[in-house]
This record gives sequence, structure tokens and C-alpha cells, in this order.
Amino acid sequence: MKNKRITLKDLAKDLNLSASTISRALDNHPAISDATKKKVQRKAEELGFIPNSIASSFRTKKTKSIGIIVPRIDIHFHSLVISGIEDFAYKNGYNVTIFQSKDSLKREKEIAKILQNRMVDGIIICLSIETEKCDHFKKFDKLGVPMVFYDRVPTDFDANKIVINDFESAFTATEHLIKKGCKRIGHIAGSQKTDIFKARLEGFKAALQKYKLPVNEDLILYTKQLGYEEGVICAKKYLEFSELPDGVFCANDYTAVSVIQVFRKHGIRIPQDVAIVGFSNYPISKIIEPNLTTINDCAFQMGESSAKLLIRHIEDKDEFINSESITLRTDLIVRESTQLSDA
Amino acid sequence: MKNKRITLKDLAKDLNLSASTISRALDNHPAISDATKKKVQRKAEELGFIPNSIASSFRTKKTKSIGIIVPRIDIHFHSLVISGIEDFAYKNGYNVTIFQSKDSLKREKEIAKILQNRMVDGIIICLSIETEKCDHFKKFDKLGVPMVFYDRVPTDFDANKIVINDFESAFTATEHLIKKGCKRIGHIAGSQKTDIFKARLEGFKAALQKYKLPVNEDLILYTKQLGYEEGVICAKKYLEFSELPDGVFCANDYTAVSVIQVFRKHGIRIPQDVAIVGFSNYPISKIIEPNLTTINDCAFQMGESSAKLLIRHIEDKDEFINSESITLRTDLIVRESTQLSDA
DNA sequence: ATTAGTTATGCAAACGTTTGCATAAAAATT
DNA sequence: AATTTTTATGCAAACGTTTGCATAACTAAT
Repeated sequence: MKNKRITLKDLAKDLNLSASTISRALDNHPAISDATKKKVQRKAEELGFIPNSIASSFRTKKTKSIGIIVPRIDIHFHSLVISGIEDFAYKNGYNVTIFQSKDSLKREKEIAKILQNRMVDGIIICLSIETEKCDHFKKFDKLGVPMVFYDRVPTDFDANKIVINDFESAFTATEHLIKKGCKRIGHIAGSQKTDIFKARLEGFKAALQKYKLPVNEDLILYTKQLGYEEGVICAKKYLEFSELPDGVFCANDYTAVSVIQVFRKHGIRIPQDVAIVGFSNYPISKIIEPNLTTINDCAFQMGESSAKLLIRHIEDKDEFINSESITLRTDLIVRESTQLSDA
Repeated sequence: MKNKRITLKDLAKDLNLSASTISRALDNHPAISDATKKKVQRKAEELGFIPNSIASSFRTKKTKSIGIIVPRIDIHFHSLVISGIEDFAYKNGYNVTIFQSKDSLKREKEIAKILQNRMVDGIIICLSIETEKCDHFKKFDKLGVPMVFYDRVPTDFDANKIVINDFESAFTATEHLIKKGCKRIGHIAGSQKTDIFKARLEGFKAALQKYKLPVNEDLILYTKQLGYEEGVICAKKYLEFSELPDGVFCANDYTAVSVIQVFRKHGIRIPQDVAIVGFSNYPISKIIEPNLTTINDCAFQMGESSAKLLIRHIEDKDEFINSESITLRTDLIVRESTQLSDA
């Protein structure tokens, strides 16, 4: 037995007021007397009135809802970003609707189409790995629906972006190895089709150059996905070299973990024989032994910043700003894989 | 320069038809002639008509949207469940809106209030750790909004539930240790306020009893959160015993990993000296050395099943079913922490 | 007592879609 | 040719809220 939902009109009839007065009273509109407001609020409470947000959205053309498109939710980095987005959005009265592109351009386009139906006031996007052109997102500019991209961002058009400085982070990571005395440093790189992995490679090379170390292309191993298994393969390649690297900067933590494990199994001491640095500060970096030195990419903050920027653009439409690009600070977290612990 | 959105009425005027005909044509309604349908579809395409889903929801009282309340998005188990939900929902034309209770009853209640405003057609919930009574969800029953609970489910009222059989899974895990020859088996337990961890403890004890092994309360160590650090503490406690356990069943993978690491550091061989079984099949279980034998809790499938059950309840309201409870199958994944690898 | 100003409330339209009912036009039956 | 049936379309109301404008009821100033 469902009970009927109470509407503004029901309240109006009950209190012998007009629906507009009720609406304004509940909105704390200045033109309504305090006495009426109290009366209305009490009655609303009593009858269990809940505003119909769909009707409200319909009328105001605001949904207080933001859409998120991520490659996958179950990748830890993205789940952290989403968590940051949800947290900031919630505090500001927005809710978040999530879509997974599954790294498929086709699905990303489908989702873009769905999102044009006025469901959301703005969109936060991390591009699928397959995406090279972003035409399917350009419509939102025309429709006045703000977008913010994070991590994997478009290069073919001007957009709001939240990124970290991959070049600089990689530079810092590599520099750290150099300062620890490494002279023959390897790099496990991600797909060079992706800008962020390209930037990490560049940062790596730049650090070597700054310290007048040779850039030995043999020591740079390329992977497709930076997966754990690929890391194992890379580590084994290093073992076949006549001379091992004395330091490896890995473009993510998974591959760094593989290297640590494979090397250790071969009696190589970390960090004494080879020092390892990862990237992303995944939970495993604190658990693997030795603990992994890595770049903290501040995923949660990236989510917060994305939401903050997006909501600002949603609510201040008349701004003259065309697009903003924000680069977040990263930290190098030094752990045992590059430094013997005090203990 | 925003371009104006095209509405049904615009199409109607342009084609000299009524809005109702346009609506029906795009809906492939049988009463509309094929010729008209084609004409309308072509025009809609040409003008870039996108239906206003808010207006549609307003009229039909269906949002094609489902709400999810989880403790946190960035816990891997939940991100997997959400991924499963999104996947199934997407394929069935639903989208998902996510809220984090942050394991706070207060916030869970706030969210429940927000969700009453007709935003969603149904709700999937994993209760916050603080939640004991579920009164704040009972309104949805009255409002005819279906709910499905997963993992942490209410005990104080009849509800749709998707769970795994924690008792049986724990039984299987323990039995596996027994069959490997363990006789002195410990258990690292989760908070006994939570039913699932209570069930895991019960399953553990039941297996011991079945095989006529003594239930030694000293070997059962209790934690609050089953965190990595707590696991370390438990492992150290075991080390202080005059006689070590020869097997440990841990109520989750994090604590299992701690035990492996602490024991190994003390020269204890795994699995030869002590065999370890975890619970949940977290990614780390495949990476830790030795790889961890664990219970695969099929989180993604749990999400799919939740969405499937929910959508069925949304679309078949007239059913006589009051509530359904589904128990999913789990698997024991045997790895090196209980069995020497062939290599 | 008239005017002006203030305060509190109501009227009515609008948002874009869907849908029951009516009806016009065409086809089929008598 | 008259009637019934079928097919295709239109009319108009409804969903619940918000909001510009009008207005009524006071109060304050002339």
C-alpha cells in the first residue's frame, strides 16, 4: 500500500495558501512573513513533504547532478578520483552519476550522446585510451554544459583540465635516484601514445641530461599497459643484460613491484644493488617489501579539484574564462626501495 | 554562443505535425505510419533533436536511474561491485548515481533523505558499519521504491539481499587448511558486531569441530577493521606463543598479507611451517610472495546480481514477491600460501 | 483624507513530454 | 450507397514546481 506523495499543492490546499507562497516559504524567500514560513515548515514536516526534484529540475533546468566518465571504476586511481569528486560534490549539494567507457571509444561516444539529454549540469571526464579526437565532446561546449578533464585530457581542443606535471614528477623521481648515487638508470615506460607516459619518459631523460648521465636507450623498456605481468617481463630483460642497471624508474607502481620481486628472487638486493622508484603511490607500495619509493599523484585531490572547478564553471557561467588548466602538486615519497631504513 | 535546444514542438512545427505524433513516431508507436516515422526521424537527426529526459521523467515518473549507497568508493571490493552494477545497468538503459556514506550513520540517513525526492527508480545499498537499525530506509518501501542490499545487509527487516555465504566460505577455507594437514589453526577475525565477520568465525569453528580439532580460543585474534597494521599486530602476537599455529585463516586478505610478511621476516616458511588463507581475492593476493590462497568473493558478480534483481523489481512492480534473498557462490582459489608450487 | 510606500500573498503561465480520447480520412464490408 | 472498421493524426490536459507581475492590505507620510 503506497501512500500518496505530498505536493506543494496539497500543502497549499491544506493551509489555504497558494502553491507559490508555499514554494517561497520553503525556499526562505524574503517576501514571505516569518509566521507563514513557520506554519508552512511545520506542516511540511507534519505531512512529510518531499520536494519533487525532477519537477524542480524540469522547471529550473538545473539538475544539481554531475556526470563522470571514467575508463573503469575498479582501477584504484579512478576510484580515488571519484571518491574525491563525490565528496566535494556532496558537500555542495550535487550528486554524481557514473559511466564507464571501458576504454572503448565507441562506448565513450554512446555515453556522450546519453549525457546530452540534460541529465547533468556538467561533466568530468578521463578519456578512454582509444580516444584521439574529442569531437563527441564538443557539443557540450555549444550546449553550455561545462566539462573538466583529468589525467588523460584532450590535446585537440581547448578544455578545462586537471593534471599533474608528469614531466616534472618523473624528473624528480629520476633525480632522486641520481642523488642516491645511481649512474646506470633504467626506465619502464608506458604506451607512448599516451601523453602522460610520454611526459614521464621525457622527464626521465631530462634528469639524466641535467646530471650529464648518458641516455642509454637499451635501458628504456616499453610496455603497453604497464601491467604487473609486463613488468615481470621487463625485469627479466634487465637480468639478461651483461651489466644490470643500478636504478630503475618505473612509470607505475605495478611494474615497480614486479621488478622488485623478480630482482629479489635473483638475489639482487634492493636498494643496495638496484634502487627502484615507482609512480602513483598505490596501496601496494606501502606493503611490498621493501616498501616502494614512489610519486604520490594525489588522486583524491585530483577528484576534489575537478569537482571544484566544474561546479565553479556551472555556477558562474557568465565568466569570461574560456578554459582553465590546473596542474596539481605531486610528492616524492621516499621509502625503502631507494633508501635503507633506519631500523 | 549556445544554440537553442530543439524540442518536440520545434520538430512538430517544422513538419506541420502535432507534438504527440512526433513523440509517438520517435517511440516507434504502432499507430504511426511508416512514412511519417521516417520523415520524423530524418528531421530529428537533421536538427539534432535530443529528447529532454528530465521532462520525460517528470511526465512518466521514471528516471531510469538507480542510486547506490556504499561506505566508500575507493575500497576495492566496493569499486568492483559498483563496476558490476554500472555494467548491468548501462546495458539495460539505466544510469547509476553514487553516494558514499563514509561509514557514517548520520550521512547514510542524509543520503536516504535526499534519495526520496524521486531522483531514482531504485536503490542498491551496502550499510555503513555504524548502522544497526534501518528505519531510515523503510520509507522507500512505502514509496514503492525497490531496494537491494548487498554484503552488509539489514537484519531488522525483510529486504532484498545479495550476499555470499560467509559461513560456508570460511568453512571451506578452514577445511582446506585441515586437509593440508594443519592441526593448530588460528583465525584473525573481524569485528563481531558485523554479521559477515561473525559468520566467518562461526564457519571457521564449525570446520574445526567437524574434523574433531579443538577450538583453541587463544588462537582466535580479534581486530576492529581488519587493517594491514592490525594484521601485523596479530602476527606478532602469534610469534609470542610458545607454539606457533601451523595454519591461519584470516578474515580478509590484508591481514593475511601482514601475517605472511611478519612470519617470513622471522624465518618462518610459508606454507611449509605455516599455511595461510585469506578472504576476498584482492589484487595483492596474486602479487604477494608467496601468492595467497583466498576466497574469491565475486564482487563484480555481486554488483551485476544486485542490479539485475533491482531492475527486475523496478519493472515488475505487480509481482507478489515481497523480498528476495540471493546467495552467491564463492570459490576457494588455491595458491602458494597453502601449497608448494610445482615449479 | 489622500497619497505613497511597504509588505505579504496570489494568479497564471511556463517548462517539454506523454497519453487518453476524439476525430478525420481511408479502406473494407454490407 | 450506406455502414462499419481500420488507420493515422490531433487536441488538450496533466505532471509539480518556479517566477514575473499584479494586487490586496497595511503603514507611514503628506
